Amino acid sequence: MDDLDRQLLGELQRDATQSYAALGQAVGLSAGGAHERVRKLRGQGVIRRTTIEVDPSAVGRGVAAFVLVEAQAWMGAPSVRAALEALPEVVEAHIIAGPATLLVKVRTATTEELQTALRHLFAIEGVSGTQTIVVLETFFERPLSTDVGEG
Amino acid sequence: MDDLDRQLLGELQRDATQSYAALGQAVGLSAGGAHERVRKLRGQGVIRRTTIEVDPSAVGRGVAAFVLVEAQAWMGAPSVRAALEALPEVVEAHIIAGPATLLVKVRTATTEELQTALRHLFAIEGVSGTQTIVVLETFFERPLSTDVGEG
DNA sequence: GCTGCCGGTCCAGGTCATCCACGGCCTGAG
DNA sequence: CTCAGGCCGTGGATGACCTGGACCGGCAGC
Repeated sequence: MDDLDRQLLGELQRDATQSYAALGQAVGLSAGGAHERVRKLRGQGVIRRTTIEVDPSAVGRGVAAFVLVEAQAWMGAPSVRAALEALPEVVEAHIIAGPATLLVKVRTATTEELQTALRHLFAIEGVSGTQTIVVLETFFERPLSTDVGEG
Repeated sequence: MDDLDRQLLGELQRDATQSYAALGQAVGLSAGGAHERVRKLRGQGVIRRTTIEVDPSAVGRGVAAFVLVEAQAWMGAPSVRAALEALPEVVEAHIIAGPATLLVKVRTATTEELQTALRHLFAIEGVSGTQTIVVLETFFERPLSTDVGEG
């Protein structure tokens, strides 16, 4: 995991369709060398998968909201996780420290569907309340920078 | 944008490296037909780009947090957006309705760096306070479901 | 029923991924 | 210093794949 690998990750995040020849040229490597490094990054699990970014509004997911879920029970159980995964509107779920125990990101077509999603969240065992933060405008959602931080 | 398109989107989200032959077989189409539909979806902007998912901890971004930013000024200005984009730790930024005006998602290597990121957020014009929600465990972060909602 | 059009299938040419052998560089031991 | 060993990148060969075009069937409008 050196600087060349990070450059490769950045290039692939930007455009994963480019050829290994172009990829190698971008970082100063032959096509074969670039291919070998990318293969290893996949093997190590650094690259989890190759995927596409879809326009949310084009597939009926134009409304976004973050929901803070308050609970009277421990929410780290696998059953809770499974219940959240079963809801297609839920795109992220995190156990958090702070005013609530669970934070989920929800995407729906309309605010009416958002309400339906909230009802489904309430139906999960132990949930005692929710606080919903509706997104008015998304500035950006981007892949993580592969630059080194301070260390 | 019919059901076949949605199936193609789902397949590509799952694995964008598969051949058009495999893609066509998955949805009951020839390779050429699948290619033509995917080409159109790209042209329409439904498919924004092809990218890779990177393991956050492998690139020094193992710590995640959501920050509610309180402000005394209007935060929708392009200058605010630019200031947020300039911070590599900020992976998402949204204008929200609710207890604050801005919600940003931050990823850093350590909690010390998280503190640095908060200092940078405070440096943005008009910011009067922050409330940080630290992620203890991420259940999942997944692509949006391409199933049709209610409508 | 005829005609034009949209979409799918099939095919061909050129590009690209993928594997392998060769060679240079760094490292550690004698 | 010298030499052996391993790691990594390079270059070439081959086979698969992308990609565009020609052909064909179904559907709508006249």
